[in-house]
Amino acid sequence: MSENFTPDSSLQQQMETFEETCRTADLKLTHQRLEIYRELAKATDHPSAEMLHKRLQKTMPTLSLDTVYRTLTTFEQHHLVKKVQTVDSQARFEAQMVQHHHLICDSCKEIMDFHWNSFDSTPLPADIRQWGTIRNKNVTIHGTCQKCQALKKVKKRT
Amino acid sequence: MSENFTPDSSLQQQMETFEETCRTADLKLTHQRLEIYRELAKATDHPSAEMLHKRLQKTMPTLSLDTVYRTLTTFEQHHLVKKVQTVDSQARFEAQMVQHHHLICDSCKEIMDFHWNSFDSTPLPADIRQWGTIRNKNVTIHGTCQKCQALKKVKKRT
DNA sequence: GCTCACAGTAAGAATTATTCTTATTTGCAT
DNA sequence: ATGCAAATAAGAATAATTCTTACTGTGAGC
Repeated sequence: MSENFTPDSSLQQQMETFEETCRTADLKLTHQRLEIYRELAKATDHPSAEMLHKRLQKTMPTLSLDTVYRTLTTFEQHHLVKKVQTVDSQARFEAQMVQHHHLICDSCKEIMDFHWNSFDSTPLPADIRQWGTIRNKNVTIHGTCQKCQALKKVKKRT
Repeated sequence: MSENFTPDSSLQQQMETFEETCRTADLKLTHQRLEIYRELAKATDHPSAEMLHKRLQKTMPTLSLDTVYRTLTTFEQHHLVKKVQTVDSQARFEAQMVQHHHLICDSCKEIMDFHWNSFDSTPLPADIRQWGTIRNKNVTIHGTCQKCQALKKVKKRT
């Protein structure tokens, strides 16, 4: 696995930053918030609210789906998580706030992060910069991941 | 307005290509399909199904919203239109199939096309290419358009 | 350590976007 | 022109997300 896929910080470190941000933002550190954030932070597959809820129910059986949605929305407002844009109906989320880009497999819908420093430092065409104030620029790559390609080949044979 | 924002083909030309594609794909050229496609093709704001429906109801009062959704889905399957990914709940559509990128205003939600040839011809980092088969790579820029910036300034003063 | 105000939660109802069902209509090959 | 498969309209149904309400737990101030 190469440089471009390396994660940016340890979970421990990320949890501390999270708690710090909550305190500063006057967000109460509830059990639910901590667990929802931890679950999202440790996930690499950009889960939907429903997926997170399903994973957390194992250890928190009374956790409601609504709380997951509400909490994610709160986190988003405080720039602790991001909603990932997809063409599918369910929204997907990530706790990775460091500049990065996405590889999306159109077959299994998996979303993977990658870094591309040379792109990040390339200036935009001059006339685009006149459009307004630019907040960020991101690359989204669509295709079929290795795993799904392999599956397709097997299916063809049978 | 500069090179990067130039449209790619006239509406007339685009309608002819559309009709040709429908005939080849055994899609009946119904009044609804023609009008929905024309409305989307002439739009530059990447409308949602609902927005298209509203615009078309003026001339086609009995057109159902379901037909708009169903027709757009059919078009998408035949690569006549594309669903544009946004973080918002309503899907947005475009008839522009030539390679291009998007500027999204987070304030008014307007989506604008732009071209960036030097990016299009830049190869991806080698290890990304190993992820699988890449179908396309697109840049999405988020920010605030000039219009909304101007509005914000007015609001601050009052 | 205790108390209390209020932010946060669970559960279920409500809303919004999209899709399905069914009866009717229409494009187009013959 | 005729027949028929495909497409449509209307309203019902579903899926994703958000709201309402009553209850609970956090953490600031004592």
